[in-house]
Amino acid sequence: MTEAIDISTVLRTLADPTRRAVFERVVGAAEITVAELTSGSGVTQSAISQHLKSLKQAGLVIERPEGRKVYYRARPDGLVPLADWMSHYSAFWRDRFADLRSLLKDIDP
Amino acid sequence: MTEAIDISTVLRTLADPTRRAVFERVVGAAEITVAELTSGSGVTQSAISQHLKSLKQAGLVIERPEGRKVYYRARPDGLVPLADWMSHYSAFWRDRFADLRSLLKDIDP
DNA sequence: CTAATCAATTAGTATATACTAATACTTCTT
DNA sequence: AAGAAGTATTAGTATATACTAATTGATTAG
Repeated sequence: MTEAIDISTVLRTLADPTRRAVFERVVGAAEITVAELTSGSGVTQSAISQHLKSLKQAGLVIERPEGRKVYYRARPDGLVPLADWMSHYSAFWRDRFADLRSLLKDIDP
Repeated sequence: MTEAIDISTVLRTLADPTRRAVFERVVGAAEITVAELTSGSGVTQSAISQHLKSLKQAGLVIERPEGRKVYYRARPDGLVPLADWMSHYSAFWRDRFADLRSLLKDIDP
């Protein structure tokens, strides 16, 4: 059973543009090394490693060491906390759609 | 036409637990004042006002001043940037959130 | 008019964080 | 074995941010 990861952690981790770009490259590449992620990133290898550590702790990526290289890939259910949080509020909006609409109509005729 | 809001801004704004709690209360209450949001929040009115300012700038809430009170409510398509981002980077999420995205976009304030 | 109420803003502070540079650790190559 | 290559970690720094206290501005009540 996978450990439940705080939605705050997921949001905070993805909020940084550099780190999110790393995540997006990981998602797009299926498997990718730290060196590949560093090249063209605009930051140092150190920064990339630190971002990968954050992403790993947020449950968004997993690593596969192979020799002196480490391959990273996206964790399939890494976005589940975010999906759950969003679907919760979308359901709420769907339920309140009529009320919201009439409310807005009253405010802004 | 509504201005496009950076996904980083939305994520960063929702990442803070206190501010996200404010947003959730706004969503749940349809309309709510600053004083009501302050009560039971655990922080000062100043902090609440500052969080509301952030939420407003992130496109997540809108305000309706009435006398000396200011009523806040959730901006219906505030989460669209987040839904778009999620659907863009994974076919899995695109399928799962296609409905959410169109729902949010159809609700026009 | 005066005082109270509601919200926003400002200034100041403490903590978090994103980064680089330097270094350590491991694995591969020769 | 020695060095190179790939990655992680540490220390230090600069910036961002979440908060309180105090104040300001505006509206309502007595």
